[in-house]
Amino acid sequence: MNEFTSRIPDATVRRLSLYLRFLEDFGRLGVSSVASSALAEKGGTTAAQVRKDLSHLGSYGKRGLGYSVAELTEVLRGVLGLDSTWRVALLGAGRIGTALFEYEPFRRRGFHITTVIDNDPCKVGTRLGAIRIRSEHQLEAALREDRIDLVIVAVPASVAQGLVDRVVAVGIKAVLNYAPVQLRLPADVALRNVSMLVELESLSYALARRRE
Amino acid sequence: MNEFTSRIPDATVRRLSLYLRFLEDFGRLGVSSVASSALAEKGGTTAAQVRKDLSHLGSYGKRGLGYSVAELTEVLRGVLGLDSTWRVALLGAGRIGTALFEYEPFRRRGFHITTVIDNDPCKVGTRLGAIRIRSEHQLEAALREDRIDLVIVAVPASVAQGLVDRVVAVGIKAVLNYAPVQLRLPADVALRNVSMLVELESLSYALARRRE
DNA sequence: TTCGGCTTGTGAATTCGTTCACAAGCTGAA
DNA sequence: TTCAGCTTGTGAACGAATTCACAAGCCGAA
Repeated sequence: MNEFTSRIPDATVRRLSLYLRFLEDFGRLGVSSVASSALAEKGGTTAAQVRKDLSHLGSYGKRGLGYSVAELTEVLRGVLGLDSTWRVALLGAGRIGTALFEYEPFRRRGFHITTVIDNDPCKVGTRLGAIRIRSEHQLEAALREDRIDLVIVAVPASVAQGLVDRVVAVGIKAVLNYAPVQLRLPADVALRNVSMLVELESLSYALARRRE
Repeated sequence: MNEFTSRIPDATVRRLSLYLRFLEDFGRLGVSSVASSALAEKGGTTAAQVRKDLSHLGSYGKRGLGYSVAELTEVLRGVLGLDSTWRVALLGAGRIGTALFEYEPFRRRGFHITTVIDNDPCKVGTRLGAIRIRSEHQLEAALREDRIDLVIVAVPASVAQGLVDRVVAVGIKAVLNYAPVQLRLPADVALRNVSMLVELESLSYALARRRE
């Protein structure tokens, strides 16, 4: 099993992302090797799950010892594509867009927001950090000039699909959507939705069930 | 099958939340009945999936016709616990906290943020909208006085666990976590994590795979 | 009333993900 | 070197979620 022949299931990829965070914590603490059980404990899962997940990457553990923190950190970075930087465009400089823009961990992980688009004429031309906000009309030009890899959508639901269609037409292959709308796009474009409402409502369901 | 005897799988609950949004859209458009295939099309899933999901609620469809938009909207609201309001406390009035506070759809769905806590002395006492920001020291008192049902965590990872322990001790049973840390809490407390990093990194994985 | 065209609800089949359980292998001590 | 104590990697068993496929049922037209 290795990263070239098999695709890793989505649920596993998400956990790998967590394991990487834990490994970095361990690294900072000076720990040089961890057992699957230690990662499981941090992640709220089981040791077997951790080992199965890691087995998708190849065989990096040492029996009797565990995994080298430094080595596994490197491997995970590589597999997750975090060994280079990604150029990111932010669509929408409202409340959520701005909060995302200033979220430090993105940059630390190699996601560089180099482009910000907003259709509010009052905002166009002003700066967000060091980035000049550009108009929606310049979308295609901006994406090409800045060689964008990935787009974050943080605009109102009503305009999201229209913008994304244009983004896809330019050849972007990854979209992170914060708009509360189900985007429709070609199968070869990777899409993740972050929906605050869905999460809250599933909590609401849990609370409502308790009352019965 | 009904909502009293069987618990609905988590994946289904999340989709129900989407269906509800679609139904509200249809309602606004004046549509009075929808087929499972219409909901599937909007949600990017299959008609069979929609019917299976809805079958958890009981039998509200009419063969040959579909589902009554008004009726199903009401049923979904009830099942998801959106027929009453929930009292929500926001921990952390930083960038993300503020953006969440001002996110209109929350209020529209019956989630009322009545309490805001921050440990920055400069912020305590100032207002966010109509809410006075209270100090971390008042956490327990505030949660009780305001009869909070649900807590949103939007504080730095380093302090999140400590705060949540106190929240749980007061008897809160639902937590929505935006801090990039895996919270540990009793099994009877419902927890949802929203991690921007996990989502971005899974997109990064998708992009990295394309390059091979 | 009868028929044709749709659409639901749901067992059965399938696919996908998790957990189990254990042989294989590393390390350090004696 | 041998042995005891851990821990990995992975088939096999299990369980959960999705998809298939079709009988049952509703509606409107003739």
